[in-house]
Amino acid sequence: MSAISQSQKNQKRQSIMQAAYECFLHNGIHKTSIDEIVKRANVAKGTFYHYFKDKNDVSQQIFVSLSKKVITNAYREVRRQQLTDYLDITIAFVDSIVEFFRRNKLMLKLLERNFSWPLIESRLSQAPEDEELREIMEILLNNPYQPGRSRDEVFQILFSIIALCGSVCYSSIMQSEPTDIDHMKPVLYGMIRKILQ
Amino acid sequence: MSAISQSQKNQKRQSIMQAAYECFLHNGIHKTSIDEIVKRANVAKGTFYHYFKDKNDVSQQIFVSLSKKVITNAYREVRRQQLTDYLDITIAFVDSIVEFFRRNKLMLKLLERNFSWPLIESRLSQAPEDEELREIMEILLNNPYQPGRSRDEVFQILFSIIALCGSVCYSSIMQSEPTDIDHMKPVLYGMIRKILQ
Amino acid sequence: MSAISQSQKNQKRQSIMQAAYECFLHNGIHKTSIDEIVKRANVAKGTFYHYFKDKNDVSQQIFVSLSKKVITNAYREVRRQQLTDYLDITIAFVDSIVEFFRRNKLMLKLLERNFSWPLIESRLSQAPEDEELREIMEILLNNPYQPGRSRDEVFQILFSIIALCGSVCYSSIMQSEPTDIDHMKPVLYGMIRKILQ
Amino acid sequence: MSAISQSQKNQKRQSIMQAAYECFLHNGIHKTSIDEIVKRANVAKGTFYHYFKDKNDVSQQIFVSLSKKVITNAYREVRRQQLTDYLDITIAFVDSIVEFFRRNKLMLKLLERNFSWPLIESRLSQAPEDEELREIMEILLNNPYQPGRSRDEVFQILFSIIALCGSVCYSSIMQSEPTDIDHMKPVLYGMIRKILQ
DNA sequence: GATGAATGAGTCTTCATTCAT
DNA sequence: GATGAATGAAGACTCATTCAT
Repeated sequence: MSAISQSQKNQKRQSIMQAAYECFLHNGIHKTSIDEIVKRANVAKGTFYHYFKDKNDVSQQIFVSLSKKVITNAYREVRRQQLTDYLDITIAFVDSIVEFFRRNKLMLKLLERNFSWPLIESRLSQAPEDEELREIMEILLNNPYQPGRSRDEVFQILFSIIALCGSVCYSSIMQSEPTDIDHMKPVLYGMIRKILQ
Repeated sequence: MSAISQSQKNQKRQSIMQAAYECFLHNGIHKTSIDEIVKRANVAKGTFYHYFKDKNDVSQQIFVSLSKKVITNAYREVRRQQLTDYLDITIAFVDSIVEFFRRNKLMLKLLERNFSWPLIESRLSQAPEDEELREIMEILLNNPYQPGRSRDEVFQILFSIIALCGSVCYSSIMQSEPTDIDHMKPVLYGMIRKILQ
Repeated sequence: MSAISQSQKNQKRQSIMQAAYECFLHNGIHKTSIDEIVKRANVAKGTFYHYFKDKNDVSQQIFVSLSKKVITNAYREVRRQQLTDYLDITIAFVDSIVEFFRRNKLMLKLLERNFSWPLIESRLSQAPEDEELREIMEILLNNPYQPGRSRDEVFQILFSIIALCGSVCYSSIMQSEPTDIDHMKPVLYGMIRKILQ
Repeated sequence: MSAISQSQKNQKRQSIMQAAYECFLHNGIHKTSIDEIVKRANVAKGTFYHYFKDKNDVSQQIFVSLSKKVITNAYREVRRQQLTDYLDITIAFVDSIVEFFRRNKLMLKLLERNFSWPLIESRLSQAPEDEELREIMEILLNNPYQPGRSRDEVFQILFSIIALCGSVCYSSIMQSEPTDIDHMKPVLYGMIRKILQ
């Protein structure tokens, strides 16, 4: 089986995922029917069920795929910047996520406020990107500014920051509440710096 | 304590709201049909449409009713404690919300992470409880620890704290992630104190 | 609520049952779709589900209704004949069933060979016709020709005779196997007389 | 003992039949899909259509194969016992069928009550086992206790007895109605003896 | 106001069958 | 021969909404 036939095999699968992603963005997961997805993907309905159990199955897989993207992307951004200070690294990481959401409003719409750390963690735990994830985790969990804190405590704080970030992104980017993301960024990052110091 | 308290007139209307609330808690808003609601409320289907436009209408009204409760309840708690320090008042306010959610897990399930300030504000703007809300807002927006900040900035921070609170409550109370709410409370309040100082 | 509006209420229900019965006869239960039934009944699909859980539900109700008919009809036939001898009564009872099936080939098609006593018994146990059923049971279970047999034994024999009757009817009426019912009747009744003597 | 014994060639064909048999037993013919069959048989869907026209085709072939087994098995049992009396032979024949069904409840489930003589006869008419069948027919049709009866009449009685046997087996073995097969056997054989004498 | 029978469009899901590889 | 991806018609079931009583 050649690499070409292999990719051809998953062509339909890919087009279904892409179509589903687009439908979800336009109408929300809930208001999207299998019918719309297969019509947009130009495949038969049966083909959908050949590759996915149901609508939830596709959305989960899209979700995993997107989450991987956000985190991996953020990690690479931060590494590229060759920062040395812990606070700078963390802010850069958060900023990378914020910017990703700003550029992918529609993904934010899908995730709503539910972009939290354990989700990502559990989803990615068996993925090959794990190595990259573990690296950034190692860096983020070693806060030299708070040497007395246990690793667990630091994780809980980090978790909360990610949750804060997701929630603020959703409100400010999607609804400009309490103001737009450009004005919220300094406020958010100021809060994070205070928390971590 | 009935989840939805209101005047005694319109008994049918009340029983529909109560039934809807219970159905939403059991199966989620989405998986609840008008049929289930009217059966639980022991009214005819047509009666539902006398009082509400559609399912979304009931859920919105329940939402408003619940949000009012959380905020009003928190306000009264704080006032009862006769605290004087700004940080203590804010923490007490947040704690009151956290405790409310802990006692009303199911309401938290409904709100998910979407318990944010503007939601409450816009919903309550014409309500008679407004007076109480304005009072607590006045107190919370006058942070003596950060005299240089504009009122808008303080509101944005406060907004973020409420969002953080909602998100952490959801994760820790509903999913014990990253740990249970009892362990998260000191972490959360520590973060809030740092942010506000 | 007048008797007329009452009957009007069940008008749709009745037309669905009638349509289902006809469809089942033409194509068999299995090859009949809900769509066909509602089209024949000239009602909306939802109306079907308003009155019945699913296709099986209608078929069960038709079944019960038909079974009641067979038994009640047989009982009345026998009573009308004012017979005195046990064998004559039993044969008359069986003959009434056979004749019913002969006139209602299509019902026989539905029942296939599954026309057995306990089925009828359990189905009718709470019905008002019970009284009639109990009367004929009393007569049939008191076989003066076999005084030594226990009531259980007599019931088992009677049960077997009914089963034999159903199976032979199906073969001879529907498939003329091994010959037609007119030729099978003396053979069948001869066998039954021998069994009971 | 594999339920479907045949030559070793066409291994795929055999594994499909075996898989189909197992699926039919578990879920009934109707609720079994080609998909399930080919998955259990570990062959591709296309392979199924190489060997069989459709699901009905397999089930027919399995049916024939099973029916042959019952009859041939009964014949050999009876011959092995070297009985001389007509009644003993007939009862032994019936008993062999009953015992077969008792050991193969699942086959009984497939046949339901439809185990009657003409079915077997027509199905087997061109089979090589015919010779054995004709032998046993010859014996069973020569009832010395009823010398006056025509051959047709005797066949009709025999046919009825087989039908009675199938029906009673189904009720008592599958549903223990009116009682279990062990208690029904003497009742059944008693009835048969009376019929044939 | 209150009822609940009736509607029928909309959705999910299954499955026998085909066919290019 | 063997494969299994792809098809799409067909069927079951739901449910918001209307309306005559």
